Amino acid sequence: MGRPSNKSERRAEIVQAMMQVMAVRGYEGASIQAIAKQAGLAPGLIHYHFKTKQDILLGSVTQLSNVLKGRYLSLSENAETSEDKLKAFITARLSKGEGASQQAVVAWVMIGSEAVRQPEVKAAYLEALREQKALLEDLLQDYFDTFLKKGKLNKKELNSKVAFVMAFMEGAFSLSITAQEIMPNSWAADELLSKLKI
Amino acid sequence: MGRPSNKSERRAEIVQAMMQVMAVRGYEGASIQAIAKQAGLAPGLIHYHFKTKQDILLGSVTQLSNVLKGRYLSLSENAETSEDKLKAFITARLSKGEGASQQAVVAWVMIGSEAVRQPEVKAAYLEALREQKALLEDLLQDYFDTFLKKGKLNKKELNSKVAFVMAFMEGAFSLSITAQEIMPNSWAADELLSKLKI
Amino acid sequence: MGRPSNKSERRAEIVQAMMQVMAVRGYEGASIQAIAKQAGLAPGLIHYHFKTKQDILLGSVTQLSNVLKGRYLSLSENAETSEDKLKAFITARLSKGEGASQQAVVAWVMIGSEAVRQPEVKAAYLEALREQKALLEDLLQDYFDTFLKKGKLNKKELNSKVAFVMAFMEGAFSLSITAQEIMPNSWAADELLSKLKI
Amino acid sequence: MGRPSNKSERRAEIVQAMMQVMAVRGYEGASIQAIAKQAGLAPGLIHYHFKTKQDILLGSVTQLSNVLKGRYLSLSENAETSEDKLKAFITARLSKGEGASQQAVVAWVMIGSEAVRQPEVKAAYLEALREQKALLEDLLQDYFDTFLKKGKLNKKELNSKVAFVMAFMEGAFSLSITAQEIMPNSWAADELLSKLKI
DNA sequence: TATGAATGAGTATTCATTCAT
DNA sequence: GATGAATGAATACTCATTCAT
Repeated sequence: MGRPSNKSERRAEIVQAMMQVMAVRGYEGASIQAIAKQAGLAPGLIHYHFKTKQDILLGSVTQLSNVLKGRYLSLSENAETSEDKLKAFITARLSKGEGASQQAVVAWVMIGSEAVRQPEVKAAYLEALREQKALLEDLLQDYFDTFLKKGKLNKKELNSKVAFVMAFMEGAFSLSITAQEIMPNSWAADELLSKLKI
Repeated sequence: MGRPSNKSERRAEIVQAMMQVMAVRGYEGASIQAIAKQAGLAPGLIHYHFKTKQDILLGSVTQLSNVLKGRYLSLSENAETSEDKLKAFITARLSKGEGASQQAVVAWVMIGSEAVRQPEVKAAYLEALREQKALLEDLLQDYFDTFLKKGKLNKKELNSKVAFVMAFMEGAFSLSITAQEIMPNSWAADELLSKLKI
Repeated sequence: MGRPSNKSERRAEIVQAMMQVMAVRGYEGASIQAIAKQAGLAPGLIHYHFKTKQDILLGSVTQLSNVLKGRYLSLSENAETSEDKLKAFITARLSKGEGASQQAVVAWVMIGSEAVRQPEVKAAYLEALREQKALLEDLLQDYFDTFLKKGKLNKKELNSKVAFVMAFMEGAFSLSITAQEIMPNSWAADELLSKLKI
Repeated sequence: MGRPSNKSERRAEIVQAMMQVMAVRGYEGASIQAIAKQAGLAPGLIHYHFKTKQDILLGSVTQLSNVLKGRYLSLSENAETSEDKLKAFITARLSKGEGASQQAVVAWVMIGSEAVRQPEVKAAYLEALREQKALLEDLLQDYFDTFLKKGKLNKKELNSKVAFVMAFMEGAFSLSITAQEIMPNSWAADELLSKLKI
C-alpha cells in the first residue's frame, strides 16, 4: 500500500513558506529555492506538489481567503445584532492579533500586485474579493435595513458604502506594510463604522 | 563645443517608459530591454542615464509626487474656502481624467509593493507619503477649525481622520487596478467628505 | 534515497576547467560560458557549485597550494640531509615535468594579478605564500644551521635569503609563461642553491 | 593652420591615466570611461588619440621601457667600473624612490598578464624584455670579463646568470605588489650582486 | 580637437523547471 | 515521496567603440 499520502499537509507547508519568504522579499524574490529552504524541503519536491510557482501563489489566495472566512465565523459566533456581525467582519480583517497576520497582509498585497500581470492570479484575487464583497453587502444590507425600507437609502448608495469599506480596508493593508510609521497602529471597527452612519 | 546635453529629457522619457511597461507587466516584468523598446532607445543607453533599474523606479516616485503636487496646485488655484481646498486635494488624487492616470496609479501601487524589499524605495515612498500627509493635515485642520477651537475635536481624532483618508485613497488605487469590475468607476470628493463630517 | 552528491568532484572539475581556460585567455577571458564549455557542463551548473566566479578562482588557489605541498612531500620522502630537502622544495616548484604544470603556473600568475583588485584573492594568495615561506624558512634554517650557530649568519640575513628565493621562483614563473623564448628551459635546483652559498 | 597639435602630450596623459587606474583595478577594470575620468578628459577623446584600448596598453609598454632606460642612463652617468654600471642597472629597476614607481611596477606586471592572451602585447612585452636582457648581458660580460677570458666562466653559465637576474627582478616586482607584507621593503643592489659572485 | 550621447555585444548571475537516482 | 544535480533562458549591468554636434 505504500506510505500514507501527506500531499495536503505538504502543500500547506509550501504555501506557508512562500508567504513567509514573500513577506520579506516579495514575489519575485520568493524563489523556489528560497521557499524550499524556508520549508526545510528539497527544491525538487516543490514541483512535485505544485506544477508551477504560480500555483503556489494561487494556493495562498485560497488559504488567505479561508483564514479570513474562518476568523469571521469565529468572531461572529456570538454576534446577535447586525451591528455586531458587521464589527466581526471588520475586526476579522483589520485586527492584527496573531503574529502570522503581518505575513498574511503582505502576501495579500503582493497578490494584488501580481494580479496586474498574471491573469490567473487576477481571476483568483477577484474571486476572493467578490466573495468578501458579497458578504459585506449582506451585512450592510441588514445593518441599514430600516433606512432601506424607509427609502432613506437606495441601492446605489449602499453599493457606494460597500466599495468604500472595501477600499479602506485594502488601503489600510497596503499602508500597514511599509508606512506603519505614519499610520496609527490599529484601527477600531467602531471608528470605521462611525464613518458609515447616516 | 561638443554635443549638447539632453540628460533630463532622456531621463524623463525613460521614467515614463518604465511606468508604461510596469502598468502591464509589473516591476520585475519591466525589464531594461522592455523599457528601452518602449522608449525607442538602445538598451545600453538606459544605464547611461540611470545607474540601476532601481534608480528609474526612484525617479518615478519623484515624478509621480510632482504630478500630484502640480494637480493639486492647479485645482486649488481658485479654491477659496477650506472645503474647496480639501476637495481639490481629493480630486487631484482620485479623479482619472487624463489617460496617463491609469499608468500613474499602477506605478504607484507597484512602488508600494517594491518598498517591501527595497529599502531605498521604501524611503522614497515614505517621504512622498509624508509630504502628502502633511498637506492633508493642514487642510483638515483648516476644515475642522471651528470644531477644534470649540474642543469638539481633539488632535488624536484629527489624526485618525487623516489616516483614514490616506488609507482610503491608497486602497481605492489598489482596487481600481485589478478590481475595477467590482468597484465604482469613480469616487466623488463629496462622497468621501461626507464620511468625515462630524 | 535521492540522488547521490557529487559536489566535490564537480567542483574540482570546474576549478580544473577554469585553470585550463585561464592558461590561454586570462582571468577575464575565462568566462563562465567558456569554463562550462571546457568542463562539458551547462553554464548554470557552474553557479550551482560556486557562488561566484571569484570563488572558483579561490578554489584554484587552494588546489594549487595543495598540489605544491603534495609534490614537496613526495619528493622529500627519501630526502635525508637538509640539502636534499631544500632541493626537493625547489624542484617541487620549478620542475615542469607534468603537462599540467604549465596551466598551474599561468593560473598562479593570474591569481597574483587578480590579487591587485580582489581583496579576497589577495588574502588567499598571501596565505598560500606565507605557508610556503614558512616552510622555506625552516628548510633554510636547517641548511644553514652550522653558520647560524657559529654566528656567521644572522636572522636578518637568513630572511633575506628566504625572500630572495621566493622572488626568484615567482619571477621564473612569470617569465616562463610569456618570455620562455628568452629564458632557459629549465632551472636546476643546484644552480639556485649555489647562489645561496656563503 | 588651426590650433597647435598636442597629440603627444595628450597621448602621454592618457597612458599615464591608464597606468594609474590599472594600479588599482587591473587592466579589465581600467575601462575607457575610468581612464577618461582619471585623465580629466571626455571618453570620446580617448579613441581620437588611440585606436583601441590595447593601443594604450602598448603605449604604456613603450613608456615604461623608456623610463627604465632613462633611469639607467642617469644613474650610470658617473659610473666608471663595470661593477658600478651593473649596480646602476639593478638600482634603476629595484629602487622605489619615486612615488610613480608603484604604479609603474603594477602596470608592468599587468602587461605581463595580458601578454598571455593578447599577442600584440606579448610581442611588445618580449621586445622590451629582450632589450633589457641585451643590456644586462653586456654589463655582466664586462663584469665577468676576467673570468671569461681565463675560461673560468663559459657562455652558458653567463646566460644562466643573466636569466637569473631577470627572473629575480620580475619576481621582486610581482611580490612587491601584493605580498609586500612578507617581503623585505627594499633590495640592495649589493645583495643581489653578491649572489652572482663566483 | 573635443564633448558626451548612443550602440550593441558580452558578462556574471538567478531561477523555474526537469531529471536521474 | 523525496533528493539534489542539471538545464537553459532571461536579466541587470558593463564597456569598447562610434557618432552627432
